[in-house]
Amino acid sequence: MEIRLYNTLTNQVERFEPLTAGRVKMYSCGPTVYDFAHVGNFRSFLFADLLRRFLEASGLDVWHVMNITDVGHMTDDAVADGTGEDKMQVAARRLKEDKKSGKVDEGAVANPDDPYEVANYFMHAFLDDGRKLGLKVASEYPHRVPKATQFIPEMQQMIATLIARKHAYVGSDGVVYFSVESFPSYGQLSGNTLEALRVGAGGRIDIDNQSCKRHPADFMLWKPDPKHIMKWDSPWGAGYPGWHIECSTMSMRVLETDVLDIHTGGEDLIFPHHECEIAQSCGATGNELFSRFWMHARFLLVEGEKMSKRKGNFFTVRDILSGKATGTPVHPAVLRMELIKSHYRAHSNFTTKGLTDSANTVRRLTELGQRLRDACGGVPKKIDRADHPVTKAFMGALANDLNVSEAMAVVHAWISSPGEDPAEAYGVLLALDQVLGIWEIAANDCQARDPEGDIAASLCAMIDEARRARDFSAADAHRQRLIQLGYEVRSSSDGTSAKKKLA
RNA sequence: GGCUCCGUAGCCAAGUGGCUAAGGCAGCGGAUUGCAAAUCCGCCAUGCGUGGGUUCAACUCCCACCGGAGCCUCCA
Repeated sequence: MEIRLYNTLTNQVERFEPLTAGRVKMYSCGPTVYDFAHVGNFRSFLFADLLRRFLEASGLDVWHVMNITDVGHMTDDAVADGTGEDKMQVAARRLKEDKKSGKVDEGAVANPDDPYEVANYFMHAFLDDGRKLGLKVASEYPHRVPKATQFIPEMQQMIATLIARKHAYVGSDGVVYFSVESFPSYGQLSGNTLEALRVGAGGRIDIDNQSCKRHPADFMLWKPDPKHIMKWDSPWGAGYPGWHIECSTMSMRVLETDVLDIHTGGEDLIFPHHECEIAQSCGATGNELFSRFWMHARFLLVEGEKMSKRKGNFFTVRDILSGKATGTPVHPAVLRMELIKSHYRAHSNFTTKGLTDSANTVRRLTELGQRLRDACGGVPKKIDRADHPVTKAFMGALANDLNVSEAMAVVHAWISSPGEDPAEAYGVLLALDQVLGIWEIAANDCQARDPEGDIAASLCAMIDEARRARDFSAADAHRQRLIQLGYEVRSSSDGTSAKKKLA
């Protein structure tokens, strides 16, 4: 099966073949751990996860690495080269507030002024969220989830190489800068030219900050700053690394290669972050390419509006799952479904309506799964993905630049008529779910997580009793009560059962 | 100002230079049910932002316009 993926580098869909046959080396820009991850973050992370799972289902051995940015970068790092406020200090302040308001447990971070503790706290929060949502790489911490603070010497080594190769210089302010003019193809990824970058930006470049640099687009590799909250010794003075260098360093180290197959991230990272990564990496290795494919997920909108930290209209994963955002607790499988079900290169609009739609799909899929599993005694038939008509159509759709809509159309059709043989159908479900990751996280805990299960069970018994006595108004009243409690109620010849709604 | 992208039924959302424009949700009709829910069957865009153009043929290509979004600035 030919896999075709859109490559930001060339602006077109291209045939994908890994550099080494059978093995894919893939790097995804991960979170900066100074706050809880929000649904927009996870749209991008789960896009990478879907891609990874699809490649695995295609028979490839995928090395998927996602970094944790735990260096205390500055809030204005990218444009102004290290002005603004330290992100870890911002986090510390917020943590203290959150502790007071009870949003964060009192004992969670003993000392909010210790940036390592803060980063560690939010990193584990991220990994927890990730595991709940079926983000496979989150279960591969630490070997596939490197932390920037653990690669400082390697970053310094790369900076020294860049200086030696004349790609970097120490500015008059003592800061080590990458010289974009030393790298003629700077701008290729984002469609920029050096001239446009110099002239453009609508006069938004801060003049004061530019005098020490050779070109306005030159970016920081190392900033000496003895007052910085997280700092390390270096040949250029005690300070901290630039924002971009960690990804160049860690991707090559952890993936054990200097040419990656795929590099993913959110669309906002195309410029400057990924542009800078390419320049640094190729500058240091001398290679033409840093990553062969660059893939970017478009932003998630919330009820039609862009979410941003500035606007404050963003929801963390925790807000959604706990029901704080929508008023109803949301099962992680539902949130996963909602975040993966639309094409990664289109804006996805996160809405409560979408969430209930997704809940429907998850319910149908898991109920079918439970039925099939019971019917075949939990022993699936082995399915040849390339051969079985359902999985073949599903994989074929995804092979076309991850056409998830078409793939889901296959899934919906199959749910309605899964075939005669439950063992085969269960095999199909497991094969599909290797990519979807829904059954995997919803199969067993839909009931277990219900704290009011006892009340629901007794109300169900009361309904059955009333129905037997043909007291239908009493039965209806009990049913209404269950619905108000957030249950879906069903009566059949086997009696009445109630399930907590998934969203 | 520069650079991208999008506009398909009430909503979400695929798709193709030419058979009857996927799928989901909602809605409607039916089976089922005490009534529901769930399930199953059936129906649901003569049209794909607007106006031109290319073509035997366009929703699909080109141009213009209108509307929307993103990046260039913390951000996935």
